[in-house]
Amino acid sequence: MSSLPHSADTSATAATAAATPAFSPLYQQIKGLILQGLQQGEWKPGEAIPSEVELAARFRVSQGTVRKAIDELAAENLLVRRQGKGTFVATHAEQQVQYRFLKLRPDMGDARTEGPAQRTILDCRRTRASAEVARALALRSGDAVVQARRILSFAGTPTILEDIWLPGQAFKGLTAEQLASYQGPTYAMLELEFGVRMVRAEEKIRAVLPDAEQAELLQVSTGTPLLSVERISYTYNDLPMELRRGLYRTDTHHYHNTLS
Amino acid sequence: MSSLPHSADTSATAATAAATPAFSPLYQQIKGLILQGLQQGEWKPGEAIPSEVELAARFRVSQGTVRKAIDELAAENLLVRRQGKGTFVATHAEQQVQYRFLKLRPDMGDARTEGPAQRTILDCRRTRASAEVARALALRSGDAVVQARRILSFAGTPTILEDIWLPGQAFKGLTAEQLASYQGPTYAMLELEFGVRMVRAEEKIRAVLPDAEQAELLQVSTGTPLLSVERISYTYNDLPMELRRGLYRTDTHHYHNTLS
DNA sequence: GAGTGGTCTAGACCACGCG
DNA sequence: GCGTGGTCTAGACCACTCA
Repeated sequence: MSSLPHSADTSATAATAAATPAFSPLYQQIKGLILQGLQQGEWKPGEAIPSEVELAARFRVSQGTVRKAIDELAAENLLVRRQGKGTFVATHAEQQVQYRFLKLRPDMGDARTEGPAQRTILDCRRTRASAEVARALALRSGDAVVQARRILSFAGTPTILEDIWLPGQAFKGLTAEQLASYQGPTYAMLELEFGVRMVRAEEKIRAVLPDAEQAELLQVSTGTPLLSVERISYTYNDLPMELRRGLYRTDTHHYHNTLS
Repeated sequence: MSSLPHSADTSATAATAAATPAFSPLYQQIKGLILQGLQQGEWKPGEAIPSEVELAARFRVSQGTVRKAIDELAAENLLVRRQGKGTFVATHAEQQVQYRFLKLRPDMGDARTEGPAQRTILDCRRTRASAEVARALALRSGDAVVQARRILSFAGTPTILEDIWLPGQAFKGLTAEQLASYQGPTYAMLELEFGVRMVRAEEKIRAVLPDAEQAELLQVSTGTPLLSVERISYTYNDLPMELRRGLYRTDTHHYHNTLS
């Protein structure tokens, strides 16, 4: 390694290379190398990566170039810089912002003073992917998946009903106990227990009415409109690793979003 | 001007300055100065700002420092860099991404192949702010506001019903004709006609049932769940300049969001 | 005080757009 | 061919953390 040519080099994988000159700046290549280290678990969530000067020496580039690569990874929430201490692999645990992917907020009050939600696991079993689930997770119909259903309650009020599907291969041995007992975000548990870090997610939101079962679980009438939130979460290589379908009560909470 | 001390200087406004040392890097001060130019209309939306070397000379700093300031403003979507051409003031018009703040997408099909929405203005009048509207727009109850109601239809299907409130002072003379006749995003029209640029917005989303009037306007039954989207849009100084309450049909569309 | 990230500079060269 | 933004370097110094 460490023979980084300063010329553009797009020999990343087997050549599907078309006629694109594909100039790629050095710092992008460095970024790719760091990303590779993250994917391969060279540095684990919460740990520090080598210092800028160290990486600069390893890759035979200037510190400024490493800096720009890290800047972008930090902007994408893959790394976290802490002045005087170092640069750390981002994690869903011990992050000041708990529940990074949950955009539901209480209508009043100081955001998260309400404390963490109470979780009730209703179901957790291994099964086979339906066509729909398979498509979302880039699997084949019939592939093994872990399916779970749970309720999140705030101040004793059931507020979120979630169905979760995870690819069975990556999450062998996931149990209802693990889902129930872990304190903190589920994504943190998946990092710790299975080494799978969710990096990004996409949500599709609709307004729906619950069926009888859903209504009962959320303790609302079947005429109560609810938010349907379908989330697909991705790990490092835009690889989908979770399908989650949530029903949110919005009588005391709302989905908050910032546009810019 | 142009006496930029290299030492930290937080004398921005009247001193509420507490005991904070408040070190402020040079590039942040430059960023503030550029922002000031944007607010004061020194460069208008769509226009180019001076080149990096020119700004560096004006502010007596190195090009790299100006660069970092511009980088941040570009990341905040206030400026747009175009290699070989210059750096431009961002605008809601002529931006490849029309409807930057509208997150509703058709369930199938190529995103915006459906073309722009048909607009129907139902109402547009000057009135006085209710307590609620006043709070959202940082006005006093009874202050003048412009209120409008309109319907957006896609492929002939009424899909969005919007009520819009704008501070009357900044939008004197806004007419229903202007709202109806302008091709393209309303925000682009507000930029052109009133020099007010919306920079950022916050949305609160709920699931609701329409009342009889709303249902009729959207051609759905009163039992059809709809997305309620309350948006407050801000101009440069985190100054709220628009309150918008939308009802979205989600039978053929969904609200799309990316988490990271 | 040593080590880390953060700022600032000055200069060289490259890619892009346009006349 | 010129001007623009984009990359890369090397070095100095500053702010923060921790032992």
